[in-house]
Amino acid sequence: VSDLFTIGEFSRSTHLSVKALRHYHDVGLLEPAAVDAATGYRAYAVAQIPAAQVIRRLRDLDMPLDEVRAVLDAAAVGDEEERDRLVVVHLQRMERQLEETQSSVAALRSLLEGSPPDVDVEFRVVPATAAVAVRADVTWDHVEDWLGGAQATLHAALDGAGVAPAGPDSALYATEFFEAHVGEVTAYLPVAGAVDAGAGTEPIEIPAVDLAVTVHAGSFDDLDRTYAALGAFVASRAIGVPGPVREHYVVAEAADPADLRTEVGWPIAPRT
Amino acid sequence: VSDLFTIGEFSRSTHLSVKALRHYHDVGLLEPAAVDAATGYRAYAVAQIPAAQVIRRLRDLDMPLDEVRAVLDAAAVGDEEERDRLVVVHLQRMERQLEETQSSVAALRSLLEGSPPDVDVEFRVVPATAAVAVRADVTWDHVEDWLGGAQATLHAALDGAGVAPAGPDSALYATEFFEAHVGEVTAYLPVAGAVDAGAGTEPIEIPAVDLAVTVHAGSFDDLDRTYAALGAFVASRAIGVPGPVREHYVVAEAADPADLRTEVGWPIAPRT
DNA sequence: TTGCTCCTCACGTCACGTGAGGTGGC
DNA sequence: TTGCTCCTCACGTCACGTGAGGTGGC
Repeated sequence: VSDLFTIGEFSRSTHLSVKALRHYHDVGLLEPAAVDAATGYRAYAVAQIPAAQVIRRLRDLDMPLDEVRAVLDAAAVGDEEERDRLVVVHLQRMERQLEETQSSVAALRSLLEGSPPDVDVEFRVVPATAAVAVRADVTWDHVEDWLGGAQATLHAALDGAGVAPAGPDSALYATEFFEAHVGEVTAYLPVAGAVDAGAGTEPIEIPAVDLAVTVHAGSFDDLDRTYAALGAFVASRAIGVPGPVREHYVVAEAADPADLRTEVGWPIAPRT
Repeated sequence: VSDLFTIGEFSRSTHLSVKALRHYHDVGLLEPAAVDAATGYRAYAVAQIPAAQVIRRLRDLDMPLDEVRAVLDAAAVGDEEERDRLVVVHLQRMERQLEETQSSVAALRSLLEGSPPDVDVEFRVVPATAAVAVRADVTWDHVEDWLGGAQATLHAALDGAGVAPAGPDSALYATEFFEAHVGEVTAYLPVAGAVDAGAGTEPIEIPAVDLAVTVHAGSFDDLDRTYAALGAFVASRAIGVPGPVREHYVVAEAADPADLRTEVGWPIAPRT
């Protein structure tokens, strides 16, 4: 009466494929209880079944192997709190993905059904502005989170300095951010004069530019349609110049998302 | 006034990365309107924006590029019905994945919280049985669908032949099915004598075996726990023999999934 | 002795991302 | 002339799956 399985028996017992088991061995996620030195045959123990089952369920939930390893490690040292925390964090991530999926479905539907919105484009000559800013290299998938945090930081810093913002929440997006889906983003709040608010912020001057500006009405989910219209406008007139795109979050909170207003400003050559 | 974009402008206008646009060119999903013969520079047209937006949304929904291509092709020839059908099929697939995710979460929870169920294992000497069967090489992800169809086929065929089944819906799963996640599955219904029911079915004899049998109570979602217990039982006694695992769907429909009963039979050596 | 199970490479998959190294246009 | 944008390889990523070719155990 031994408690060892061949890899095939262990596969049938855990519903993990043999190839997957060998892979988990290779990467050190689930090491067989014994490996025959002569033949290389793997032997698994009954005691390894729970770990295998957890791995299978977490992989069903698309948790990366590195995180699965962290979960097993926490469980192995009896740290149930950490184990549960890691699982919950992953489930929350899935929850958010589900929300994004739902807004993608809605956006797809309006793409397939509706006609493109026509947009009014305004030319605007923008002077240099003093501002307090937070900036970082940000990836596409993390902008929303990052921007929320940066805006909170900016407001808290200005509050602390006793200064009122001289304009709406705004941000600059380097072209690289759109083209490589990772690049510099600058969240800023305009201020009346030079202010050093400290606390992770920096005083900067937002340079003067000429912009083609459109107001996007509604949720950020279909901001892409406004970008498309604005980009087409600029490209067709061949007036684009290098430089970051600006967004001004003119109406950033509303009970009905349809009431949100975002100005998108695309840098263009000065009109002569 | 041209309507052409550089790849960078098109990227900013559509929110597709430059790398992704080049990839879509390589695989023929979205060919630039023009490519400069001398420099290789790609030029995109305003008219390509809608296609790019659809691609982006479908990719957000994890639709494979081949299917995205099919959607665009249908749209290009004005076949809105086919286009919508492809989209709907994909959304239904996502819906099902969501359901599976939810049952994985539930299964994970009970894994992490509960103690493993202890199971009663029964030794059973099973004589050879006549049956009508449907069999095929089936992949792991498609078993449930396949089995449902096969069972419907079998019942319809027996009905047509005016024969009553002599036992519950059952199936044989080749070891390969578990170990490689693709392999032969045989759905069958026992019958009293040799019956040729035709209609895609075949008369077969299910061979005699000795089995270790456990009754799984509840949904199929955590059938893996019963497999684990049974596999451990067989492995610890070293009585396993090669051969397919059997499942008998004793109670296959119930208002409350907790009332479902599935026998799992694992081939073992005859007891002497 | 014959299959069956197991083994180790080596390479493929999918949809891009990551550099490296180099050229054209304003 | 200087950067900036664009180009093409070639390789990496992630979690395995797909063979090929070969060996051990009953």
